[in-house]
Amino acid sequence: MHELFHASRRRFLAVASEFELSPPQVRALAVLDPERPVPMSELAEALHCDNSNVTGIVDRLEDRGLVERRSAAHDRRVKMLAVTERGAEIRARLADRLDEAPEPLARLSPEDQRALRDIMRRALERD
Amino acid sequence: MHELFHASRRRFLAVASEFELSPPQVRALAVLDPERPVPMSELAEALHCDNSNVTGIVDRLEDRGLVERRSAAHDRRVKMLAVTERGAEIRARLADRLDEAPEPLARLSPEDQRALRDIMRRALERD
DNA sequence: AGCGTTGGTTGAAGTTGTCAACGATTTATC
DNA sequence: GATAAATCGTTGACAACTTCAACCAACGCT
Repeated sequence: MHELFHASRRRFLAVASEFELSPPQVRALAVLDPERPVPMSELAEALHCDNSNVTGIVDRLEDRGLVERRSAAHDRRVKMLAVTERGAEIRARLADRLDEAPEPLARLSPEDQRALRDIMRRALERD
Repeated sequence: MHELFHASRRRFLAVASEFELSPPQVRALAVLDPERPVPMSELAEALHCDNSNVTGIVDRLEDRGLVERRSAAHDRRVKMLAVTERGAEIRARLADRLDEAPEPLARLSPEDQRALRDIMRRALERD
Protein backbone atom coordinates (compact mmCIF):
# COMPACT_ATOMS: atom_id res chain seq x y z
CA MET A 1 0.00 0.00 0.00
CA HIS A 2 2.70 2.43 0.99
CA GLU A 3 4.58 1.52 -2.12
CA LEU A 4 1.56 2.31 -4.22
CA PHE A 5 1.16 5.71 -2.59
CA HIS A 6 4.83 6.35 -3.01
CA ALA A 7 4.62 5.56 -6.71
CA SER A 8 1.59 7.80 -7.09
CA ARG A 9 3.23 10.60 -5.23
CA ARG A 10 6.29 10.39 -7.43
CA ARG A 11 4.15 10.47 -10.54
CA PHE A 12 2.17 13.40 -9.19
CA LEU A 13 5.34 15.41 -8.58
CA ALA A 14 6.65 14.50 -12.02
CA VAL A 15 3.45 15.66 -13.71
CA ALA A 16 3.43 18.88 -11.72
CA SER A 17 6.95 19.81 -12.76
CA GLU A 18 6.14 18.70 -16.29
CA PHE A 19 3.56 21.51 -16.39
CA GLU A 20 5.83 23.85 -14.44
CA LEU A 21 3.29 24.09 -11.66
CA SER A 22 3.83 23.52 -7.96
CA PRO A 23 1.97 20.65 -6.29
CA PRO A 24 -0.51 22.92 -4.48
CA GLN A 25 -1.19 24.76 -7.71
CA VAL A 26 -2.01 21.46 -9.41
CA ARG A 27 -4.24 20.46 -6.53
CA ALA A 28 -6.06 23.79 -6.64
CA LEU A 29 -6.59 23.57 -10.38
CA ALA A 30 -7.89 20.04 -10.03
CA VAL A 31 -10.35 21.02 -7.33
CA LEU A 32 -11.73 24.06 -9.13
CA ASP A 33 -14.67 23.57 -11.44
CA PRO A 34 -14.54 25.39 -14.80
CA GLU A 35 -18.32 25.23 -14.90
CA ARG A 36 -18.99 26.66 -11.49
CA PRO A 37 -16.93 29.37 -9.71
CA VAL A 38 -16.49 28.79 -5.99
CA PRO A 39 -15.47 31.11 -3.13
CA MET A 40 -11.86 31.14 -1.90
CA SER A 41 -12.89 29.64 1.42
CA GLU A 42 -14.27 26.58 -0.34
CA LEU A 43 -10.93 26.02 -2.02
CA ALA A 44 -9.16 26.45 1.32
CA GLU A 45 -11.39 23.80 2.81
CA ALA A 46 -10.79 21.39 -0.06
CA LEU A 47 -7.04 21.89 0.28
CA HIS A 48 -7.13 21.49 4.09
CA CYS A 49 -5.25 24.70 4.63
CA ASP A 50 -5.67 28.21 5.87
CA ASN A 51 -7.52 30.93 3.99
CA SER A 52 -4.41 33.05 3.92
CA ASN A 53 -2.57 30.29 2.15
CA VAL A 54 -4.86 30.15 -0.85
CA THR A 55 -4.45 33.89 -1.29
CA GLY A 56 -0.87 33.30 -2.39
CA ILE A 57 -1.58 30.21 -4.43
CA VAL A 58 -4.39 31.93 -6.30
CA ASP A 59 -2.19 35.00 -6.76
CA ARG A 60 0.29 32.91 -8.71
CA LEU A 61 -2.35 31.02 -10.65
CA GLU A 62 -3.88 34.35 -11.57
CA ASP A 63 -0.49 35.70 -12.65
CA ARG A 64 -0.30 32.86 -15.15
CA GLY A 65 -3.80 33.57 -16.37
CA LEU A 66 -5.21 30.20 -15.33
CA VAL A 67 -7.69 31.50 -12.80
CA GLU A 68 -9.72 34.66 -12.26
CA ARG A 69 -11.05 36.36 -9.15
CA ARG A 70 -14.59 37.67 -9.55
CA SER A 71 -16.54 39.47 -6.88
CA ALA A 72 -19.74 37.73 -5.91
CA ALA A 73 -23.07 39.41 -6.44
CA HIS A 74 -24.78 38.31 -3.24
CA ASP A 75 -21.91 39.14 -0.85
CA ARG A 76 -19.28 41.73 -1.59
CA ARG A 77 -16.77 40.11 0.79
CA VAL A 78 -16.40 36.84 -1.10
CA LYS A 79 -14.43 36.41 -4.29
CA MET A 80 -15.41 33.65 -6.65
CA LEU A 81 -12.68 31.69 -8.37
CA ALA A 82 -13.29 31.05 -12.05
CA VAL A 83 -11.07 28.93 -14.28
CA THR A 84 -10.08 30.81 -17.42
CA GLU A 85 -10.19 29.29 -20.88
CA ARG A 86 -6.46 28.64 -20.77
CA GLY A 87 -6.79 27.29 -17.24
CA ALA A 88 -9.48 24.85 -18.33
CA GLU A 89 -7.29 23.61 -21.15
CA ILE A 90 -4.34 23.00 -18.82
CA ARG A 91 -6.66 21.45 -16.27
CA ALA A 92 -7.96 18.98 -18.84
CA ARG A 93 -4.48 17.96 -19.96
CA LEU A 94 -3.49 17.63 -16.33
CA ALA A 95 -6.44 15.35 -15.63
CA ASP A 96 -5.53 13.19 -18.61
CA ARG A 97 -2.05 12.63 -17.23
CA LEU A 98 -3.21 12.06 -13.67
CA ASP A 99 -5.98 9.67 -14.63
CA GLU A 100 -3.56 7.25 -16.20
CA ALA A 101 -3.29 4.26 -13.93
CA PRO A 102 -0.18 4.34 -11.75
CA GLU A 103 2.64 2.18 -13.05
CA PRO A 104 2.20 -0.87 -10.77
CA LEU A 105 -1.53 -1.07 -11.42
CA ALA A 106 -1.20 -0.70 -15.16
CA ARG A 107 0.56 -4.05 -15.31
CA LEU A 108 -2.29 -5.94 -13.69
CA SER A 109 -4.42 -8.34 -15.66
CA PRO A 110 -7.73 -6.98 -16.95
CA GLU A 111 -9.65 -9.17 -14.47
CA ASP A 112 -7.64 -7.80 -11.57
CA GLN A 113 -8.17 -4.25 -12.76
CA ARG A 114 -11.91 -4.83 -12.96
CA ALA A 115 -11.96 -6.43 -9.51
CA LEU A 116 -9.95 -3.54 -8.10
CA ARG A 117 -12.33 -1.02 -9.61
CA ASP A 118 -15.32 -2.80 -8.10
CA ILE A 119 -13.73 -2.90 -4.68
CA MET A 120 -12.87 0.81 -4.85
CA ARG A 121 -16.44 1.55 -5.81
CA ARG A 122 -17.72 -0.35 -2.81
CA ALA A 123 -15.23 1.35 -0.53
CA LEU A 124 -16.49 4.81 -1.40
CA GLU A 125 -20.15 4.23 -2.04
CA ARG A 126 -21.29 4.68 1.54
CA ASP A 127 -20.27 8.34 1.63
CA MET B 1 -8.73 6.30 -6.84
CA HIS B 2 -8.07 10.00 -6.46
CA GLU B 3 -10.45 10.03 -3.54
CA LEU B 4 -8.51 7.27 -1.87
CA PHE B 5 -5.23 9.12 -2.31
CA HIS B 6 -6.85 12.26 -1.04
CA ALA B 7 -8.04 10.48 2.08
CA SER B 8 -4.61 8.96 2.64
CA ARG B 9 -2.91 12.27 2.17
CA ARG B 10 -5.19 13.91 4.69
CA ARG B 11 -4.53 11.17 7.20
CA PHE B 12 -0.80 11.43 6.58
CA LEU B 13 -0.85 15.16 7.31
CA ALA B 14 -2.94 14.59 10.41
CA VAL B 15 -0.52 11.99 11.78
CA ALA B 16 2.45 14.24 11.02
CA SER B 17 1.04 17.15 12.98
CA GLU B 18 -0.02 14.75 15.70
CA PHE B 19 3.67 13.98 16.25
CA GLU B 20 4.65 17.61 15.69
CA LEU B 21 6.76 16.65 12.72
CA SER B 22 6.66 18.11 9.23
CA PRO B 23 5.68 15.82 6.34
CA PRO B 24 9.23 15.55 4.96
CA GLN B 25 10.52 14.73 8.43
CA VAL B 26 8.01 11.90 8.73
CA ARG B 27 8.94 10.63 5.29
CA ALA B 28 12.63 10.72 6.16
CA LEU B 29 12.11 8.91 9.43
CA ALA B 30 10.03 6.28 7.66
CA VAL B 31 12.69 5.70 5.03
CA LEU B 32 15.59 5.44 7.44
CA ASP B 33 16.43 2.03 8.83
CA PRO B 34 17.25 1.83 12.55
CA GLU B 35 19.24 -1.33 11.84
CA ARG B 36 21.36 0.02 9.04
CA PRO B 37 22.68 3.60 8.73
CA VAL B 38 22.64 4.98 5.19
CA PRO B 39 24.45 7.92 3.56
CA MET B 40 22.67 11.24 3.14
CA SER B 41 22.63 10.85 -0.64
CA GLU B 42 20.61 7.67 -0.32
CA LEU B 43 17.97 9.49 1.71
CA ALA B 44 17.93 12.28 -0.88
CA GLU B 45 17.30 9.73 -3.59
CA ALA B 46 14.51 8.06 -1.62
CA LEU B 47 12.86 11.42 -1.05
CA HIS B 48 13.26 12.46 -4.69
CA CYS B 49 14.89 15.70 -3.75
CA ASP B 50 18.20 17.52 -3.79
CA ASN B 51 21.11 16.69 -1.53
CA SER B 52 21.08 20.20 -0.12
CA ASN B 53 17.50 19.71 0.92
CA VAL B 54 18.14 16.77 3.19
CA THR B 55 20.85 18.74 4.95
CA GLY B 56 18.19 20.96 6.48
CA ILE B 57 15.72 18.18 7.15
CA VAL B 58 18.35 16.09 8.92
CA ASP B 59 19.52 19.19 10.82
CA ARG B 60 16.10 19.51 12.37
CA LEU B 61 15.71 15.79 13.03
CA GLU B 62 19.10 15.86 14.70
CA ASP B 63 18.09 18.86 16.79
CA ARG B 64 15.25 16.77 18.16
CA GLY B 65 17.57 13.89 18.85
CA LEU B 66 15.81 11.49 16.49
CA VAL B 67 18.71 10.98 14.11
CA GLU B 68 22.48 11.07 14.27
CA ARG B 69 25.16 11.89 11.72
CA ARG B 70 28.11 9.53 11.86
CA SER B 71 31.14 9.78 9.63
CA ALA B 72 31.71 6.69 7.54
CA ALA B 73 34.83 4.63 7.97
CA HIS B 74 35.52 3.87 4.32
CA ASP B 75 35.01 7.40 3.00
CA ARG B 76 35.41 10.49 5.12
CA ARG B 77 33.18 12.54 2.85
CA VAL B 78 29.99 10.60 3.46
CA LYS B 79 27.92 10.88 6.61
CA MET B 80 25.84 7.94 7.67
CA LEU B 81 22.40 8.61 9.10
CA ALA B 82 21.59 6.54 12.16
CA VAL B 83 18.25 6.53 13.94
CA THR B 84 18.65 7.15 17.66
CA GLU B 85 16.89 5.14 20.30
CA ARG B 86 14.30 7.84 20.73
CA GLY B 87 14.01 8.15 16.96
CA ALA B 88 13.36 4.44 16.62
CA GLU B 89 10.63 4.62 19.22
CA ILE B 90 8.89 7.51 17.46
CA ARG B 91 9.40 5.77 14.14
CA ALA B 92 7.66 2.65 15.41
CA ARG B 93 4.69 4.57 16.79
CA LEU B 94 4.51 6.46 13.51
CA ALA B 95 4.44 3.22 11.55
CA ASP B 96 1.64 1.90 13.74
CA ARG B 97 -0.53 4.89 12.96
CA LEU B 98 0.30 4.93 9.26
CA ASP B 99 -0.25 1.22 8.79
CA GLU B 100 -3.84 1.44 9.90
CA ALA B 101 -6.01 1.00 6.82
CA PRO B 102 -7.27 4.30 5.43
CA GLU B 103 -10.82 5.10 6.44
CA PRO B 104 -12.64 4.07 3.26
CA LEU B 105 -10.84 0.71 3.06
CA ALA B 106 -11.40 -0.09 6.71
CA ARG B 107 -15.11 -0.33 6.05
CA LEU B 108 -14.77 -2.99 3.39
CA SER B 109 -15.89 -6.54 4.01
CA PRO B 110 -13.17 -9.00 5.06
CA GLU B 111 -13.40 -10.77 1.70
CA ASP B 112 -12.89 -7.51 -0.18
CA GLN B 113 -9.93 -6.62 2.03
CA ARG B 114 -8.37 -9.99 1.32
CA ALA B 115 -9.01 -9.66 -2.40
CA LEU B 116 -7.52 -6.17 -2.37
CA ARG B 117 -4.43 -7.38 -0.57
CA ASP B 118 -3.94 -10.16 -3.11
CA ILE B 119 -4.28 -7.77 -6.01
CA MET B 120 -1.78 -5.37 -4.44
CA ARG B 121 0.63 -8.19 -3.96
CA ARG B 122 0.36 -9.16 -7.61
CA ALA B 123 0.76 -5.54 -8.70
CA LEU B 124 4.12 -5.20 -6.95
CA GLU B 125 5.56 -8.66 -7.21
CA ARG B 126 7.22 -8.19 -10.59
CA ASP B 127 9.61 -5.56 -9.22
C1' DA C 1 51.53 14.84 -8.03
C1' DG C 2 47.76 16.59 -10.48
C1' DC C 3 42.98 16.53 -12.12
C1' DG C 4 38.36 15.43 -12.55
C1' DT C 5 34.62 13.59 -9.69
C1' DT C 6 31.78 12.95 -5.72
C1' DG C 7 29.41 13.90 -0.95
C1' DG C 8 27.74 17.20 1.80
C1' DT C 9 27.21 22.14 3.13
C1' DT C 10 26.14 27.00 2.32
C1' DG C 11 23.68 31.02 0.34
C1' DA C 12 20.11 33.06 -2.46
C1' DA C 13 15.57 33.03 -4.11
C1' DG C 14 10.84 31.43 -4.44
C1' DT C 15 6.80 28.64 -2.59
C1' DT C 16 4.22 26.60 1.00
C1' DG C 17 2.26 26.67 5.48
C1' DT C 18 0.41 28.68 10.11
C1' DC C 19 -0.89 32.31 13.06
C1' DA C 20 -2.33 36.97 14.53
C1' DA C 21 -4.12 41.25 13.17
C1' DC C 22 -6.76 44.04 10.08
C1' DG C 23 -10.43 46.26 6.85
C1' DA C 24 -14.61 45.59 4.69
C1' DT C 25 -18.98 43.55 4.95
C1' DT C 26 -22.67 40.92 6.53
C1' DT C 27 -25.68 39.18 10.21
C1' DA C 28 -27.59 39.11 14.66
C1' DT C 29 -29.24 41.54 18.77
C1' DC C 30 -31.13 44.91 21.24
C1' DG D 1 -32.29 51.38 12.98
C1' DA D 2 -27.80 51.36 15.66
C1' DT D 3 -24.47 48.66 17.62
C1' DA D 4 -22.04 44.44 18.39
C1' DA D 5 -20.53 39.94 16.78
C1' DA D 6 -19.16 37.03 13.22
C1' DT D 7 -17.28 36.18 8.41
C1' DC D 8 -14.22 36.67 4.04
C1' DG D 9 -10.20 37.67 2.19
C1' DT D 10 -5.71 40.06 2.69
C1' DT D 11 -1.38 41.30 4.89
C1' DG D 12 2.83 40.63 7.70
C1' DA D 13 5.91 37.78 10.43
C1' DC D 14 8.08 33.66 10.77
C1' DA D 15 9.54 28.68 10.04
C1' DA D 16 10.11 25.01 6.80
C1' DC D 17 10.63 23.10 2.20
C1' DT D 18 12.68 23.15 -2.48
C1' DT D 19 15.92 24.02 -6.19
C1' DC D 20 20.05 25.89 -8.04
C1' DA D 21 24.83 27.45 -8.15
C1' DA D 22 29.02 27.70 -5.75
C1' DC D 23 32.04 25.72 -2.61
C1' DC D 24 35.25 22.63 0.32
C1' DA D 25 37.02 18.38 1.52
C1' DA D 26 38.04 13.97 0.17
C1' DC D 27 38.36 10.27 -3.17
C1' DG D 28 40.15 7.95 -7.47
C1' DC D 29 42.59 7.78 -11.56
C1' DT D 30 46.32 8.50 -14.80
